[in-house]
Amino acid sequence: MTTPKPRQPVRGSQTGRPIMALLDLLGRRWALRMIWELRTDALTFRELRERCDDMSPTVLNQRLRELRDTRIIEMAATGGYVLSTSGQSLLQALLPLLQLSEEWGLLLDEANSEE
Amino acid sequence: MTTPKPRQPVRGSQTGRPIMALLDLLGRRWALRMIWELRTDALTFRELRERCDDMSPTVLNQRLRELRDTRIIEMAATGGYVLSTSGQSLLQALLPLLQLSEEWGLLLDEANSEE
DNA sequence: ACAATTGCTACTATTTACGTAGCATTCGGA
DNA sequence: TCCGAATGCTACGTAAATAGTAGCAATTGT
Repeated sequence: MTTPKPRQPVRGSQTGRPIMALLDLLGRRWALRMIWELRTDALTFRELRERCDDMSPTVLNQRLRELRDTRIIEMAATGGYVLSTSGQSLLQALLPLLQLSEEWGLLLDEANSEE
Repeated sequence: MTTPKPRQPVRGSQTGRPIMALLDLLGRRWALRMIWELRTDALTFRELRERCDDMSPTVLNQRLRELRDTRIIEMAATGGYVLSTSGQSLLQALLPLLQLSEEWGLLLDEANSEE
């Protein structure tokens, strides 16, 4: 599977619009979760794998390659993977999701108790 | 594949934390894109399918079920699928991604021209 | 009544992800 | 300097998710 990048057609869109590349990139299994787990610390390959519920190393490596190719993550000088500057911006853009997920959880609880 | 919901273990996480359910839900193929395409108008099954690059109706239907189960989308009284109130909140939370994707695109252009 | 459109399912093929095992390299002591 | 442990990562067979084409039953419009 090729790494989705801006200015290029990606899975599901031929336009080359950056948002489409980003949605393809983030829509792949574990991608969002990996960014999430890297939000605080640098993590080694194996640490990251553990935090992501012992995900398959095959996929981990593939996602790492994609996220490095697109400069979302990078290797820290001190070892381990970290969010790059872009990755941190991306994380910031995703932070509202945390708040929202809590509200969404409450809403679904209500909905279920009415059924 | 079962619909990921808060308070329940989901693919890749046993904790039941809402954010994990949300990441699982949004990490499935086409989910983000569908929300994106529904950001303005109500779309019928077939319209939505066309906008999502003629995605497979099998998967479209599965995603629709998941997103309805979790109250992200709903059927409009006038016909067609629309974002629910929760879905609109979710969209709001995702909007920064549009801005960010453009900057990210520029950054990658630079990076590539240096290689 | 009829043609077109709708939402959706059946079915098979292909792609993607999983999971275990293990290899080569680096690191940290003794 | 030697050894054991940890690291990043690949191989490979299996399982699961997605794609793609076809088409059916129900609704809509004429």
